[in-house]
Amino acid sequence: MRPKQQVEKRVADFLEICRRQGVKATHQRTEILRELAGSEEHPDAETILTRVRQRVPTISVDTIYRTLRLLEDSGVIARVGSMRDRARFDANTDRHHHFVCTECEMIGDFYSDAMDQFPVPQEVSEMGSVEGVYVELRGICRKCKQKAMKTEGRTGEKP
Amino acid sequence: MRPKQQVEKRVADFLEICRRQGVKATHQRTEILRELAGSEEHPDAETILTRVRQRVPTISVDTIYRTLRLLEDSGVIARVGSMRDRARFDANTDRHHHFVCTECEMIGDFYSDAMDQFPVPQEVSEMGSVEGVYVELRGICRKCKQKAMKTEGRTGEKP
DNA sequence: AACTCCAATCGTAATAATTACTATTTAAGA
DNA sequence: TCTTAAATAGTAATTATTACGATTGGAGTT
Repeated sequence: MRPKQQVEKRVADFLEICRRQGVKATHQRTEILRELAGSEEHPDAETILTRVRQRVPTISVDTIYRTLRLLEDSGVIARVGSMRDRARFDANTDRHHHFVCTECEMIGDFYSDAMDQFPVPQEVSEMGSVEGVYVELRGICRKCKQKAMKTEGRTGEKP
Repeated sequence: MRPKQQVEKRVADFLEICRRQGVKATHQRTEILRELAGSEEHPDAETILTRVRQRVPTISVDTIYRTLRLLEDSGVIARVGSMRDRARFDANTDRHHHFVCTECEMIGDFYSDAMDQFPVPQEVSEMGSVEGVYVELRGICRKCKQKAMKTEGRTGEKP
């Protein structure tokens, strides 16, 4: 859970963007962003739906997906966790990267100036202009590693 | 198109892996890999299906997807192009990274020792053990940039 | 070469995430 | 308060991917 103050700051920023862009600042949109901004676990659309429903019981699937696209297009949230069957979302707008556990799909944020300021190879400049970098470190998280060890220890165990 | 020699080398490597792993080296598998290894454009499953069908007309959707998973699990190919509606594949096994055009979805390979040898931040070591790095530079490719300029030039053009 | 066996394939059906549609509701400006 | 176009709810449609059951064929053996 992120600090409430930070969450509300992000919600307020979004309301400002709505005004500027001439889109409506609805209850649903606000609650979806509030939910996402308060979470550190990069939830998927279904998870967000379930949680927001506790506060806005009639909210629909369509609204969730439409809003997530809107927020993404406005640069308020980002899509993370590549190559999976479902999209995961992130309301952390500070420049950062991700660690992804290939076992349990846990996603963690981390910061690295070195990765941010990476010089673009000439090879790439010739392909086009670079506007963003997406870095994902993949591996096994601590929890899964521990679980794996326990399971190994049980080899040959009695039934 | 990649050089034929290189393609056949990769196919031969795969046949060797099949023997070692005790899986059958079928005509379908060979042709799917041959198609992918010969391409530089990181095709999706449907594109591969269409192309392989010209040589193996009865090949099924199931076989395409099953084989792509098999090849991926064997480390012969990789899944690239994150956050899209469909998976894209790459038979280039040399260590490399990707440039992705957010406009037309073109994907290009590039090489960078610096990115390969990137030091893992301590923050991440505490989350788990890193086994791989996925880097994607995102931007607009030359072709799309030119197209955008032309379109801009037409502003106010007569009907 | 013929035989055998089980993995692999084909054709199609099922699944699951995401997007689209339409009647109804609501934010926000007059 | 009144008005209006944008947004929502509920549901249907779409699309990529996976699963299933009957049939085929790779590869080892005789």
